[in-house]
Amino acid sequence: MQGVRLTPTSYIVLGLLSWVAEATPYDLKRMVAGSVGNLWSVQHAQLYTEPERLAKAGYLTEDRERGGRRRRRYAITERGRAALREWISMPTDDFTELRDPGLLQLFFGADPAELASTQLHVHEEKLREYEEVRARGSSDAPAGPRLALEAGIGHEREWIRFWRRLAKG
Amino acid sequence: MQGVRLTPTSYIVLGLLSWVAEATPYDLKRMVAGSVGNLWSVQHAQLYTEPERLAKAGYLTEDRERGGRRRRRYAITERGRAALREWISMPTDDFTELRDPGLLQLFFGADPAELASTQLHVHEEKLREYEEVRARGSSDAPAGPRLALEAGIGHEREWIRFWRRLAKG
DNA sequence: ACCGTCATGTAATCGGTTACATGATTCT
DNA sequence: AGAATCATGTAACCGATTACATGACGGT
Repeated sequence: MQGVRLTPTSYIVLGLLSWVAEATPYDLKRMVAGSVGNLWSVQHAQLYTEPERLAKAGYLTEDRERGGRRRRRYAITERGRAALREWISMPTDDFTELRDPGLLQLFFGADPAELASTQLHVHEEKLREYEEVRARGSSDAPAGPRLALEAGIGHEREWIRFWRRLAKG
Repeated sequence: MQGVRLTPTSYIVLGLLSWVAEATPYDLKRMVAGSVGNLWSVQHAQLYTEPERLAKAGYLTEDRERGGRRRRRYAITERGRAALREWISMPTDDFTELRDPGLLQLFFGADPAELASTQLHVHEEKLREYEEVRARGSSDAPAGPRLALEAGIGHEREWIRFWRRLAKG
């Protein structure tokens, strides 16, 4: 029940658990892979440690299976929901830098054309992936993920524009 | 002289030191603030620890002032230059996820219009800042930083497009 | 003189990454 | 039956953030 600092990872766990009755770390891993992971990936090891932290702080309940694998199953508590709601309702004015490794290379003098050709492939591939996700998505999908996906697509397109310009001198 | 893993932070330090004869951590801090920092910021404390690591591994020389502040002055070695060159010449196929806190909130159900209005301000401000940097930049500035700045501007514009659409339902 | 801000640095903490391991399943 | 892959978990390490401190300097 100690106070803990809630990080983006915390909110990802809380957010996912707000959608389902309960989940094991492995369930979380799969959920991340299919959704938020595109925008903010999480190492699987963290999906073991983070819920544990959150449970200790009262945001989740932890329930260990008897027998068999003795999997841990987590469920969100009212306190967890409250924390999630509060975070969501307070629009952040943070934003992330690009922090793109390729761009860093460009910054420090990498050959634009060569770098661009590599990066173009990567981003075109990613764009295709996103568009496929979008195509598969049912129309009754929640708005949040859908909009986030749109953002992802927009930025991939921007990357492609950028690198394409560099590719041809 | 041990082997160390070179991180993006390492390359930022190496890259900056490849531009000047020598620099103190504080010099590095200022250099970062005015250039790469826009794309990949570094905490000032790391500009003390990272050069130390790099020096131990032979990528930099460390030289402590006698008397006065006893500042540490670092300079890149041939080995450091080689490492930098090698990294630059090998186009990475890595890329970064958006990892945008606002987008994460949107994903988990934040009110689009409200969030958008906050985020719009932030990104418009950032764009203005970038454009100012661009305007100030001399035309003989190195290509890398200039191109990286263009990328930054492009993405800020993309963010603005995105949030603007959400701002008005 | 005093205050605020810039300059400069160290230490502790901690989230996140990497590495390591073993149990189940599925496929040939 | 054996190989490969998926499922599931723990432990150690380490880079990065946060917090803490003091010195210099310009302005009122």
